[in-house]
Amino acid sequence: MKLIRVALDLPLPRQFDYLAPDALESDIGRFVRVPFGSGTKVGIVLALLDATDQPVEKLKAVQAILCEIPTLPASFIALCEFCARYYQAPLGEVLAFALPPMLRRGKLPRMSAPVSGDGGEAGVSRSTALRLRGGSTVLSRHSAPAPTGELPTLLTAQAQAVDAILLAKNFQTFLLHGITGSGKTEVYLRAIAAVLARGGQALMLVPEIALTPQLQGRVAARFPDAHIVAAHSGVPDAARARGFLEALAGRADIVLGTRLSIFMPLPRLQIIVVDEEHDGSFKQQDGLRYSARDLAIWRAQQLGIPVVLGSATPTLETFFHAHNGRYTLLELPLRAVAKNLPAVRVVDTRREKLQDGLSQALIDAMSLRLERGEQSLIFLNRRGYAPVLACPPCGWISRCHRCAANLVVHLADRRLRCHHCGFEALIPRACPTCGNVDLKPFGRGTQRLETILGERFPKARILRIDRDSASTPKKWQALLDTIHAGEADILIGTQMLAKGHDFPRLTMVGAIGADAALFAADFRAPERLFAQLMQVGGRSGRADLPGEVLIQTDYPDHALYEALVDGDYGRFARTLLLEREIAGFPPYSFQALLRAEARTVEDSLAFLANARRDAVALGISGIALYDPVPMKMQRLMALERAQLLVESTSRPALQAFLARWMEAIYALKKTSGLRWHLDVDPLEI
DNA sequence: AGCACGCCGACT
DNA sequence: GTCGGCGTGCTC
Repeated sequence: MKLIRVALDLPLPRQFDYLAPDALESDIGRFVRVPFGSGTKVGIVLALLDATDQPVEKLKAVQAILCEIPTLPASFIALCEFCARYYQAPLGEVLAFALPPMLRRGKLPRMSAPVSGDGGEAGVSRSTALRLRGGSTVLSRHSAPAPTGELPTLLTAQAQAVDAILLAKNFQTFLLHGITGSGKTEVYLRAIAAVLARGGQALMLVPEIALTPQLQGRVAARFPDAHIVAAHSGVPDAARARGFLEALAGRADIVLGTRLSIFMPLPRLQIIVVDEEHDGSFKQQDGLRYSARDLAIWRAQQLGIPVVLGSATPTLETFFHAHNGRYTLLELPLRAVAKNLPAVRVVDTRREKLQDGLSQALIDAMSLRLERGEQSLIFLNRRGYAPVLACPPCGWISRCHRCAANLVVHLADRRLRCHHCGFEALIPRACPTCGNVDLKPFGRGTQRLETILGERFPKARILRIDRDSASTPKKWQALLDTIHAGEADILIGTQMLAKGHDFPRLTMVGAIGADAALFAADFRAPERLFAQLMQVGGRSGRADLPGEVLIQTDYPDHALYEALVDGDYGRFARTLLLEREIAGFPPYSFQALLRAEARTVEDSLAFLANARRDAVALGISGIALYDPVPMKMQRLMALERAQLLVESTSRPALQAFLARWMEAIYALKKTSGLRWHLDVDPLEI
């Protein structure tokens, strides 16, 4: 009896076996169409078997092996298997996620040229009865694309970094630590150039879709003869499938993309770059909760190739390994760019009566830029007019009825909005509780700041950049054009503005409302705040125009601000590491979160309590199990959420425990409407 | 996740 | 008398 084991896109932690009388060893990695339930599904062949634990009469026969679609290489399946195992996700789901949607459905895009890597006969499906098989096609290697034109001269530290990366003869993880403008990208490009010259392929991961086009332009300009494939969720279906097949066939030289692209099959991959490795977007926050950065390191290890993590403010996990010798630290020192570094100052807001939330120092700094015809940027990470509308006499406040959140006042379109679920309502004329007509917006968001600054600087051209004003790529581009044309004097922006944009005439960045993140319950909040302030501060000042950063705070002596003023992330990171060590937090421990949501918080907590009981029954030596607790944001979209934290100082111990625990959790009875998921290495707890 | 089968309310 | 609500249960 000849059987194949097939991975199907189902939320079930198991595979399905089918009769396949003429299946061959070489069919492993092929797409198959199989009968499933009352319908049919496309899956991936994982193995050939001659026995199964299923009753034989339950087995159905494979409908067709889809030979027109290239076979997935073992390394691709191995990466998905690791991802499934590590994140406790069903393998079929991981495979489906890693594949472009078109291929997932068993369809090929129209190609400009044949891409088959190994023997598929284009356009021909083989039924299990009818066998058609093409011969092996040897791909012609691309000649190395040579960079053209003048290359920028490398600084010593850059040259040393490039040399170190290129000397790596095996798996090695590098942390390229350097601030904005220290030349990290040039180091990546040199390393990639060398890899291409050797006939290798390069994979470069970047955080955001918004950043990809401009970086893509720079990469394309540097490697005019290279075939560069972009891979992110914004790429249309067919193009995504084509990019995947080109990468798989070895015809792509460089893949540049977001976290998704870590799954791209690259037969001659010789280097992986993870730019801005600290960025939270490398960890998917829903569905398959994987970390592309961590998978990049695993993949590099499997292939025995270097992986370069770049950041000005690396995660504490990365910082830790870079200082304990596990990773190789490559520093791009400050002095290389010191003449352009903005001067960072904190403004003590405790001893001053603020004027609409603004200190005199900040107002003066803006006035000075206006006089000089330079730009200012006020960073306020809170969109809308005011975070809440309240009725002072009776105590009513605008709350979302689906979420544990306040409705934000958006005065521009006279609406209240929930920033969590999207609920909208017109601003009430009178208090819904007591009828009072004098409702007051409390606090300040970007819209209100825009009004305030408009009154204070009536001649200034003020531009607000947040998700509301830059809601479409077109509007976003129009705003950027206005800024670059020098047609704005004061910019007001949320974190949208912090990343990757150079504004030539911007010489002052003011940050207000930053303290909120200082004492957030999440232990990673300070490291994120530092990264954000460093990034937004880096927008100010160019070679010829010195920049200044002013941070308003009630805690001017906080270690975070002191380190920021000194531009010394390392010192701050060491302080945080010490705190983490004492608290037993990552990187000194490994965590997983079991989360549940249901119509009532009791249902969620009860499910977690049952899961906890089963965990205890399994034996939990070396594992710390916390109590189920409601989440900080307890209600979201009318669902009541709770979570249970699991921790261990040993990653293998945690992994082994999770694998056994998941079986018990799948077997648990769930009350109606209950949904759950496990988040391994959660970013927010 | 789908998609079945399975027992209780308002309609041609 | 049926159409249909979505509550469990299975899918090789």
